[in-house]
Amino acid sequence: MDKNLDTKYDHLKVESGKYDYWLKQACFKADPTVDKPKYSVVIPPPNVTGKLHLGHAWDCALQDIIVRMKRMQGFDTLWLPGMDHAGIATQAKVEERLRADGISRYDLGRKKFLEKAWEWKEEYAAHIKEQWVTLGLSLDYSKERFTLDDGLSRAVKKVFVDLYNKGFIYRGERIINWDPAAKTALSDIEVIHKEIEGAFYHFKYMIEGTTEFLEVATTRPETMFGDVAVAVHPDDARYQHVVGKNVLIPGNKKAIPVIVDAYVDMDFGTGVVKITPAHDVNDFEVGNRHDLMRPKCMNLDGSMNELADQYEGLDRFEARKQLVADLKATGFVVKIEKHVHSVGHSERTNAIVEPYLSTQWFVKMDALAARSVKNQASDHKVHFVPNRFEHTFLQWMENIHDWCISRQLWWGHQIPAWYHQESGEVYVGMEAPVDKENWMQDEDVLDTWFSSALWPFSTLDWPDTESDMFKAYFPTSTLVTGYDIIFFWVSRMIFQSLEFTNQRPFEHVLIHGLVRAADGRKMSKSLGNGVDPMDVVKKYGADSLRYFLTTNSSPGQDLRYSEEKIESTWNFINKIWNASRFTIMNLAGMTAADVQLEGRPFNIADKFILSRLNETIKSVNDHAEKFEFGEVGRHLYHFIWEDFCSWYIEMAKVPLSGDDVEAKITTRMVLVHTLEAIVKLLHPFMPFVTEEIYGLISGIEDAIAVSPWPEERIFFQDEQAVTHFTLIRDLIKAVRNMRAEVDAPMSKAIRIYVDVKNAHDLAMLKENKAYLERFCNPSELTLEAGIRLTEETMSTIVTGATILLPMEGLINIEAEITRLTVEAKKLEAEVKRGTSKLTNEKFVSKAPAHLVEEERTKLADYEAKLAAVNIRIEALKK
RNA sequence: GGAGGAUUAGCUCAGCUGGGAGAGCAUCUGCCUGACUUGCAGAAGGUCGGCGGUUCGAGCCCGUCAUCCUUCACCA
Repeated sequence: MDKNLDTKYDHLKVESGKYDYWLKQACFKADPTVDKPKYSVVIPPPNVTGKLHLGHAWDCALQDIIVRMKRMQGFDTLWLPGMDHAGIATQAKVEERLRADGISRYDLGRKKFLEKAWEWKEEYAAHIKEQWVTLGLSLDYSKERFTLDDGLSRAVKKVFVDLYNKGFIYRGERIINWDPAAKTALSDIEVIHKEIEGAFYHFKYMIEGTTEFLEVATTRPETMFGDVAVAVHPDDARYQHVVGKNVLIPGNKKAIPVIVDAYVDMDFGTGVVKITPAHDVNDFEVGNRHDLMRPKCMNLDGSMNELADQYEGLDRFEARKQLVADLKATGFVVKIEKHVHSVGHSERTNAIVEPYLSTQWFVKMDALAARSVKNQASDHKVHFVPNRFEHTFLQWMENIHDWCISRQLWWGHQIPAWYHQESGEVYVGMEAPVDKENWMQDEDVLDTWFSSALWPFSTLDWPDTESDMFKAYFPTSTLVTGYDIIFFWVSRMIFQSLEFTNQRPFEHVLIHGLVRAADGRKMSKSLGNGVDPMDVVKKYGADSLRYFLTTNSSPGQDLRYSEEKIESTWNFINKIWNASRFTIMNLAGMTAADVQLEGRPFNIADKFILSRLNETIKSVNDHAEKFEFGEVGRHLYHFIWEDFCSWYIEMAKVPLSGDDVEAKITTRMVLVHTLEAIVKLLHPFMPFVTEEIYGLISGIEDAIAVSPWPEERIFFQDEQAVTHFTLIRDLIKAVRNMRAEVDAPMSKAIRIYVDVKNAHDLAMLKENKAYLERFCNPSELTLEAGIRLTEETMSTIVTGATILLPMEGLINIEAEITRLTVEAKKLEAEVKRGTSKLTNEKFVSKAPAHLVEEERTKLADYEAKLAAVNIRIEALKK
């Protein structure tokens, strides 16, 4: 294999072919029967309606990080792929496509239409799978499921039948949210409330047989054709005299009674409310209390029906317009006020939702919700990350309404209920009743979320709880999803799982935010500000995109898309690429498999990088365990760019270009060992480039995707190692700084004297003189104790040493004095701060001892630095 | 009205259980130093939204106010 890397990282080249390689090696295959600890994640099944957006990419990248890490850490890891049939959404798309050919679903009929829908599903599922591949997701395709496949359909039926038999599912006539565009019922959370400027129409409802009237205000005048009463508060003195009389609906002059009900708010509007039980939730309840009729005045498509007389057939909003105009003309309008109120819109079709009386199937929620709430107080609670979303969940569960689950669609799970043609008797069961002739199955399908609520166990062979899959992987370990579907999905999985498996569906649920556009607005089709993840991948690679998505926000917060940050991630990868290039160029054929670090004669840089590597592995593990991937990324970034590239690699050049063969071998080993650990630690974030590099350095055939995770390991005993390295590093930095001040480039050799007070440090420095010579490039380097400051020297103090550079007229004395005076002031402030802290009896007695000690060291250091600066000022003044 | 979040460098954001504020980008000054100019070495830039409190010590904990955002409920 050609081991010379290009000077530049080419993401297109690096990412091509890797995925096939992983599949061929079966890297992502989970095996329920293997004897390893289990880790399982089910993908939130994307809708088969379109392409994945950046939000999906984020969600999936997080999961892939978790799953790849666990896999490397020795777990038998399952990441189960699948998709959601997405009832309304998909049906709407398919209908739209048909409409383009001038066909309606009714032209085709149910069976043909479903064939078209399945065609659509196959087409879009293929798109989505391509995108999964492009993103590098380590999914086990042998376990892939679809919400409408046979197994899941059986699970759905069983859940429906069982809930029905337990009395948790009922059918009834209620006010539901009706979407007149999709012509189906919706659940409460599928309705989006938007503030809209409408009007408050005040009408005269004439008191029958008199010239008096009651003033009744409404925002939906067209519903007056469904009025059955007018209500006032029982204690409202203004209206006692009309209670029991009739008033006339202004639109059709029908007489309806004036009733009393405490629901009416005396202080709102006129204190008189028209009661329209078929078109309003509250009115429905009032109607029940007073045993009123419930006439509907609208058709399913939102047009007016025969009750609306001359307005029949008009759309509800057109009817409203004409009705108001007519009543205005005939003097029945008192006034029309502007009124901002929130109006429900269908999540899918954006049509204004009509509260509408309809017979539907419901899940009775109180007991199921109570169980979920109770479970959160147990040892088997679902751990929300971040924790605050648990409150969101609990609050919703505590205030929940019954869930309307029937939808007047064709694409979905048909409700397993049959009605007897003659008796009207209802049968609910897994199979149709035997004498099929006389029974008709319910035409409706179930809410999509009814099936996705079962996803964590229905995909694992439930109800077969003895299957290997179910036993090995349920409950799942972690679910990753956005906060926008906690109600739709997370909470429903929790209560269904508790009810049907007696277990939580997942131990952790990691909640992330939304991807926003660069300007902070939501990405949306209507704004046209969406970013296609595939475009980003083309330009910067999946690795860059993934790292950006997963390390640039904290849990639960939104993420603003930033091309600059993706670019800087690309630069980071290019940096890693080049560090690898350097390493490989200097290995002389060595691979990670040849490394034997025990007992090697490490130099100070080796000890430094190995110590830092251990620290880095530890913090990566700690933060990853808490799903703090932003922190993981930051630790890795700093370790790689600063510690490894800027310091270790630079210092490694000393032994690599020297004559000591053993030292060279040690450096090569540490280089390749550290690089190997780096690519492993990064692999979950950027699987492609790390696989490429690993292939070049590992010396073994296996993929990095299934290689073991780096371990924390100490190869030497030297507690002073990092301190000593730091001293050398600080000396180098200080020399560079002083050179910068006198405008002396690195190439220009100057004399440097280093005065070290501590004999042990002096010996150490002498031992490592080669580094100082290489990085400081002095014409003369003297390491001694007790060098004198003179007027010709410029000095600085780092902790443990004083550096003197003879300047010989290189500096502007006036400017230098000014600069030093500023520095002296800063140091004085530090000394003052430290002194006051240490003379504070309470600090000394109450603060932890090590902090007090640190404070003392710092103070001594500042005092020494201040003294040196003052000496320099005096010297320069002469 | 309820609940939650945000307010930190010019911009976008980190900051884990309270112990001298960080990154990326942008800006300025130097550099082709033997992997990387998509780079190297530096610099500048912050009353951590305001005011109180707790503490030896507060960006972090408590209270309060302000501004912005999200969400639920109500809206005849």
